[in-house]
Amino acid sequence: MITIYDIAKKTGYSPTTVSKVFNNYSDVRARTRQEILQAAEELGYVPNAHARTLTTKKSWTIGVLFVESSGIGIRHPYFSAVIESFKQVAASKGYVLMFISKDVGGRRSGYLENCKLRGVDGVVVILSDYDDPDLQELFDSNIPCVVIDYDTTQAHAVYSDNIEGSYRAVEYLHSLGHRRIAHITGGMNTFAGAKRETGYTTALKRLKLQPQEAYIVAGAYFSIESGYAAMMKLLELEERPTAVFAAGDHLALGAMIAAKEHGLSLPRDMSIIGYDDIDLAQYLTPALTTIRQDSVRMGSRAAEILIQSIDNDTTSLEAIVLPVELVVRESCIRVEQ
Amino acid sequence: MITIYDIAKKTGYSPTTVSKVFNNYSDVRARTRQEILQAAEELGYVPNAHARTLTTKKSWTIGVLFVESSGIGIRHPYFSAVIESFKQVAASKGYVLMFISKDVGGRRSGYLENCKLRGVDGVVVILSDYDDPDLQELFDSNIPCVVIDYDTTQAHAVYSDNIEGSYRAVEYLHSLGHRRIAHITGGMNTFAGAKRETGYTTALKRLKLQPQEAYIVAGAYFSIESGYAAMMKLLELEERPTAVFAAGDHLALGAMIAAKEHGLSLPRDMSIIGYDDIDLAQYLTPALTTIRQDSVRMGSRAAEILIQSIDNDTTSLEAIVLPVELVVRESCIRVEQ
DNA sequence: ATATGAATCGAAACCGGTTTCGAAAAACTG
DNA sequence: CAGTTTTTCGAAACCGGTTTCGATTCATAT
Repeated sequence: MITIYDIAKKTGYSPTTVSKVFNNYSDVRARTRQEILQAAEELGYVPNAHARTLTTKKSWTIGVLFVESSGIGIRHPYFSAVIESFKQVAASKGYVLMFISKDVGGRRSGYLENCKLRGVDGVVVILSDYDDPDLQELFDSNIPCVVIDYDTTQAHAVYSDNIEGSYRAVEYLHSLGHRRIAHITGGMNTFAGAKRETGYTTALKRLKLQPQEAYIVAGAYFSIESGYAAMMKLLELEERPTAVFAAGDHLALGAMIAAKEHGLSLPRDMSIIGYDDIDLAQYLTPALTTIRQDSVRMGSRAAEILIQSIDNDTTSLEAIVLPVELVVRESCIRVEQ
Repeated sequence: MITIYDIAKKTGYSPTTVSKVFNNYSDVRARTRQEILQAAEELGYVPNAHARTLTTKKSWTIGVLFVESSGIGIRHPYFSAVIESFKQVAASKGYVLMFISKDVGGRRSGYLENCKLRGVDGVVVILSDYDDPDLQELFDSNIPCVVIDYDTTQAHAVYSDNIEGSYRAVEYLHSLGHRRIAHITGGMNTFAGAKRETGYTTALKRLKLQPQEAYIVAGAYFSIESGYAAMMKLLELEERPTAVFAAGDHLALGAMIAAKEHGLSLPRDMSIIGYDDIDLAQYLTPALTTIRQDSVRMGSRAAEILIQSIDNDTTSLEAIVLPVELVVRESCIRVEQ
């Protein structure tokens, strides 16, 4: 491994001066700089990030926290899209992403401990169980955090306008003549799930529809399976809904499968609207009408906020609400009143 | 930040002894160990990975290389599943995953440089452009590498039995009575794409089917769009194939959409078989018959090999071929001869 | 009591950088 | 040309650990 000492030896300058060259200090002569740069080039010098971090206390590393309990992790298409765009702006600003696990090396450790251990400059939290005490511990520390899809006063937050999105979904179904509109939730233990349910109920209120307890059925973790199970329950109802608003595209997909298995023809026999607009939504049969969340924007905004917070060490927490968009495809149709 | 020096001061022992405790040296008395451990606990000591790495030359970090040119990155469902399982065994053995980008901080740098910079202990390469000179440079270095879905003599390799899988797919279609079997490739610049095409042609040969040039149409990057375009070409043929073997589920999906748009009823008018068995395959209409690759196994085996190679510094390169499996669903049906 | 060996501990060097501050050299001033 | 200012450079301390090797202490054997 080539070090600045090797360069110093080769050029005759001191390690100090070599270091200064790479840190753009002004007190080194142009010619000296050239010599050192050239020597570095010839020797194939690559700086040692660990050594640098040791003194500067800055690792140029951002920790990524995925939920681990459900085992979905990076696999959920929506969140992997967010991470991908997060990664791109982080990389452009010189930061690298590192997955932070809870228990590494078989030892029970917790997020904060691992973040401190690896010396990350900041953390992005995605799709997590926000009641997790390990997460609380992290928020209580002074490591800058940004959470995605969650509204908290303990960290920067980037989330889409879940209530508005849900309202749009329900209103759209209403405008198509639907009056018996059910909701498959994402599970109340998730922020987005709770918000979307709130959006659903307020929409019913505003549209003067009578809320029915049986029309709200809980999914879990936005999974296909739970969407399937939820729809099954709805299909057993004597007064079946004519439309279903699912809190996630995967839930909607599960619901569609259940409906088809039950012999329904979609969208004729039931309208279904999702939430997220994952890549596959447009390719389902029928193509899924849904509320689009801008995953790219969400990732990039989150990265920008976090990095800004790291750089400036600002204390004020930001909460960014991203607009959502109704994407009309084929899974919802007008119904006679 | 609490350091071993703080612990040394508090307990009265030297930093050396404190360090020894955490490294399980045998030359420290049980009572001393207890005192130091307790002091560490009380002070909330967390070791500094960077400092440790600086001396030990081991970072407990594994770099992850995704292709960046296509911009798919982590978003491809198959590969994100592989990474997720890779991550889990890596974490269990004490390693952490870090994304390695090519150009970080706007500076053009290359993989090897970034790997050296961050001092990763090993690298896993996924879905990459294997002609990339930057990748070559990495392979030529002495950093342990494992590549996924590629067969090379320059690194450890884990890939599924693409030729056998393709053979099974074609043979299955043949067994259903199909004789005009087309193939949508994954693009010849990918290893899996090339292998599967080879598998297809050898299958034709073995089954004594006449290969037709028009029946092989190139997709690209296993994308839905290119599957769509490829199918469109096939549909224009005067002697239309009765079955299509697509080199990836996304390609198959694109093909299905094209077929439907063209007014075909699936699977009646055309049988389609995919490759990968992504989560969604079973939820498509018709449910996609496909060749399953065991993504979980692939990720975990890759992690095991790589970590073993890091630990033992073995020189012999391993190539692991994982078996594949035909998953029969609804997208292929028997056809009259 | 003395010699011997084992157990326990710490001084010091080192890993590869950064940064402060003072010194020397060069350039400028009158 | 002496005095002053500005450039340019390097010595040394430091970041938080690890590891070697010698010193000290203790127990054991003679």
